[in-house]
Parts: sequence; C-alpha cells; structure tokens
Amino acid sequence: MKKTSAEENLEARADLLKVLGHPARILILNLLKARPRHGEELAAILRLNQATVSHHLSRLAEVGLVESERSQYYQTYSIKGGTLDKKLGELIFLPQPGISARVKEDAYRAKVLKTFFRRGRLTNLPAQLKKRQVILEKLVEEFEPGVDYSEREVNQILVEFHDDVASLRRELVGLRFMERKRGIYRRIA
Amino acid sequence: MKKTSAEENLEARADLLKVLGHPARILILNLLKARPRHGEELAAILRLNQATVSHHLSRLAEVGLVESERSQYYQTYSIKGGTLDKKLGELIFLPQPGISARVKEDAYRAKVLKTFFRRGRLTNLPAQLKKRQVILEKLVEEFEPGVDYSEREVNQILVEFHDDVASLRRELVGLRFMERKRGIYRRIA
DNA sequence: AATGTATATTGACATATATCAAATCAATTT
DNA sequence: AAATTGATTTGATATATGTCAATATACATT
Repeated sequence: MKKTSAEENLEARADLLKVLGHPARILILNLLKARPRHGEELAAILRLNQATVSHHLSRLAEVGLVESERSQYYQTYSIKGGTLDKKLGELIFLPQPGISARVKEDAYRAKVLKTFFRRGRLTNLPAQLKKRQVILEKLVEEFEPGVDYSEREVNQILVEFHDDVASLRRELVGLRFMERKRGIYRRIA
Repeated sequence: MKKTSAEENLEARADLLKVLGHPARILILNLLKARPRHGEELAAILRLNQATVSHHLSRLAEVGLVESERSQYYQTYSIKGGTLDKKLGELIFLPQPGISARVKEDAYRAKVLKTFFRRGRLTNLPAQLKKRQVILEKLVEEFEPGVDYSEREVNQILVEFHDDVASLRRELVGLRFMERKRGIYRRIA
C-alpha cells in the first residue's frame, strides 16, 4: 500500500534525527566541519574500524548531511550545508492542513458515514483515526451540551448504535468528544 | 571511570536527537503542541498500546522535552519549551576549546612525551587521540619539509622509535602529519 | 472495604543497529 | 600482470529499543 506524503514526510524527518542521534556521527560531522577528510583519517582519529566509519558515512549521506567526491583512491567526505541551519522545531512540527483542504471535508464525511452506518447502526468502528473522528463526531450529537449523564445513561444511548458500548465510550472520551469527571459524563463543546 | 564533561555532553546531545528520531514521538510532540493531553488520549489517537505511549512519554521527559502534572488520576503531559527553538547546528557542533586553554598545552605535551618516550624509544602508542597527536607531532620532526621520502626511507627513520613501523606510518598519514601521493611521502607544513 | 480508572513497571519477544573481521571492489602504482 | 591502498559489502554477533500483555501502583468513587 502506498503511503501518504505526510507519512513519508514524518518518516523522513524521524530518520534524519535518528541519524544525528549517535555520538560517532556527531563527532564525524564536527571533524568534517573543520575540513573535508577521507574515511581512513576519520577511522584513525575515532579509533573505529574502517568498515564502521564507512557505515556511518553512508548513513549520513543517505539523509543528505554529507557529500563525497572521489580523488585518486580516496573518497573525500565533506559537510553538505543547509539542513543543519534549520531549527529543531521546524523538523518536529508538521505543517498544518490549509484552509483549502476544508472544501473536500464535507464530501469525505458523507462518504465515511455512508460506509459505516447501515440502517442507523454502526457496522464497525474504523481503524483509521480520521474516519473514527467522523463517526464519533456524529455519535456525540446524541448528547446535549451542558447535561450530566451517568455511565448507565451513556450506555443506553450508545447501545442503539453498536453492541460494544465500552469501546464507543472509551473513544468518545479519548478523542475528547466527551469528558468524564467523578463518574459523570458531559459533551464537550 | 569518570567521563569527561565533553564526553557526557556529547552523549547528552546524541540522546536528545535519538529521542526525537522516532515517528511516534514526533507525533506525540505535535499532539501536545495543540494542547496538553493525558496518556490514554494519546494512545487512542495513535492506536498504540497504553504501555508503549507511557514508554515514549518517559523518554521525552528524560531529555526535558515534555513535562507532566498530576490532576486526580490523570497525568497530563505538555510540551516543555526551549529546546526546540535551538538550531540543529547548535546541537551538533561542539564548542571549540578557547584560547585560554592553550596556556596549559606545553605542560601537557611535556608530560605526555615523558610518559611514552623511554631512552629515546616509544614504549607504546597511546590510545587517546590527544596523546597520539603529541607523540606524532614529535616524530614528524624527524622529516624535512619539502623533501620526498620513499616508504623504505620512512621506515628506516621510524624504526629507530618503535618496531611497529606500519602503525606509525599509518597514523602519521591518517592524522595528517604527512601525506602520501603516488608512493612518496612528504611532511605536511 | 471494594470497585473503577489511569499510569507506570516488568517480562517477553521481535526488530534494528553498531561493531568488527573477512571478502570483494575500485583505483594506482610498480 | 602483480601488488598496494582505501572503500564498500557481507556475515556474524552483541546490544538497544519498540511493542504489547500482564501486573503493580496510585488515586477516586461508591
């Protein structure tokens, strides 16, 4: 199955940070910052096996932190600029969906509801977060804002839609459609 | 054995980046950025086991990326500011030793030379980079700048100091005290 | 007291990765 | 052609880590 670009993006960011998260590789970057060097020199300085250094260098190259050039039988590595100027936050916080995306929202919602509701009952609870959100957003409409419900009452309402009342209740709270305090439930505005 | 502060610092930096280098933890940070949340909510959204989320949260807390507060039996996690504003480069590139450090250099050098030279010969080659550099810097004085040496000649000179000529030669080249091109050696200025 | 709820911890398991030695590859020199 | 030299790949091994189920802990409610 093809991954969404958002997922690939996430993996790529995590990968970059994971590559940076190793002492030997940080040292290598420091050494390359002073000047370009070839693998054996790095191995001598770090007291690591040549193969190990080669491994680290290729990981650094994979994520575009270093680049290499061949001269004679040396492979000279140097820092590839750009990435390290970024702020950590820029790498961590994913871009938020723009307003334009909302135009497609209603169509999407309708499709999901049609898929999972059959004659007023829920066939099952979808695994994907976005679809679950659509379903639960619909279910929570059965509750009045500002009204207190006991767990028993919540169950009575939910069982109309699906037998696994516990899961529905759990998800309603977990995804913040409802809150529970001291055993009483309330719809969140 | 106690580690130097520089080493601890390196490990700490690597650790921070390693913690950031996991998709689930990046997602958690994004979710906490929107608002503080408790563990079960995160588990529901990410479809991960509660124990797994707890694990990720504690790793994030270890390196100071999140903080938590207890209310009733909820443990509410939130982003702890500061770290994420830093640039990647600030975390990667280690602080350079200042000029003031150089005043102690000569005493250090003398001590190292005294330790590893016995009656003009090298007892062994130290494992620590800084000490090796001192030793090799001394050895390279045996060669005239601008003069070409064959490998045979290099060996003749070095064998006066230690039997393992190959290692010495290798280190002289690896640590950039000498260069070799087309089989001839030259001292680097 | 007993029950319910959220979190943390422990143990088990699978996967990933760092490391090195040995083999292979690529370019260079003799 | 043969021998050097550095780089990469492969295979083996040890360590680290992500994941979940089960258990333990802490607080709240009945």
